[in-house]
Amino acid sequence: MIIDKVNIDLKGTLLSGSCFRAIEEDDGSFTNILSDRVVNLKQDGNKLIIKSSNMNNIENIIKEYLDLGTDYESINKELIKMNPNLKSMIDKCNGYKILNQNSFEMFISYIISQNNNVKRISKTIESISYDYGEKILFDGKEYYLFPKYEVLKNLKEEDFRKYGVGFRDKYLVDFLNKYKTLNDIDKLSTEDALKKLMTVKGIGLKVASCILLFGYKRMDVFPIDTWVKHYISSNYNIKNDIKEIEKFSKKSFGKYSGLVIQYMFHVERNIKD
DNA sequence: TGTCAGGTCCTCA
DNA sequence: TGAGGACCTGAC
Repeated sequence: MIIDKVNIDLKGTLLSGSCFRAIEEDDGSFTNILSDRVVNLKQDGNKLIIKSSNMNNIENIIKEYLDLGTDYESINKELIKMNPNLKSMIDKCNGYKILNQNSFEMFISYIISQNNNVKRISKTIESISYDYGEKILFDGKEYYLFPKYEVLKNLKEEDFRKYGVGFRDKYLVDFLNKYKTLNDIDKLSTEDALKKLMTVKGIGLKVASCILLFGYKRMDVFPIDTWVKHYISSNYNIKNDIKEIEKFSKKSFGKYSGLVIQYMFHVERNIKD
């Protein structure tokens, strides 16, 4: 299956750090585990070559996952018009997309992410999926889907500890206890959604913003982490203070702040000058 | 062997 | 109300 005429930086997008389960293969393709299937994506110029354990409705699923329906070129133009000094950074992010990922998986992944490193986050998610997720055979190998809420809801703190989540064990249990009360997040304003998410123990502003950006397609959030803090404080004349940086990005980048911040993260972490 | 990691919570002025 | 320390654990 091929999707044609696509402007995407597949590698940059999948290895951007928002997706903890993409595997880079020797042939340059990427194998990734979505909520109900395993996919292998290969970029050849402006073509995407797709293989999957389940080809049913695959074109729509990949277009949604890679956010191919959003007109990033227009958004980028608008951003540059508002902030001409963003041009050189945005030019470095041509084809970079915000992935639309499973929201339940984003909750668990980003709760685990606090004060943690990407390697260990990925390892923990893989181990939990191995024990509680559905096994999928694809291309002669075994993969494990991210477990469903109905399976994880019965786990206790000590169960999570086995996977090296450390002090985050109680946060995961608190989230699972409250998950059903969070089913209206989609309908709330971004501000109210953030407030509601932060009623869960272990979810602060950064984690809540990531969940909304990657799990609920909200671009008007401020997932400011150490990388972005570093980028903004070294490229702009802004105090290295989370409140100051949030005020600045809200004023400068408006409804696309989440996207700009991801661009900054991408440039700061993955593209060294 | 020690430090640090894509934060958050809690305590104490 | 805000500053600063504590927190699991494994990769480097």
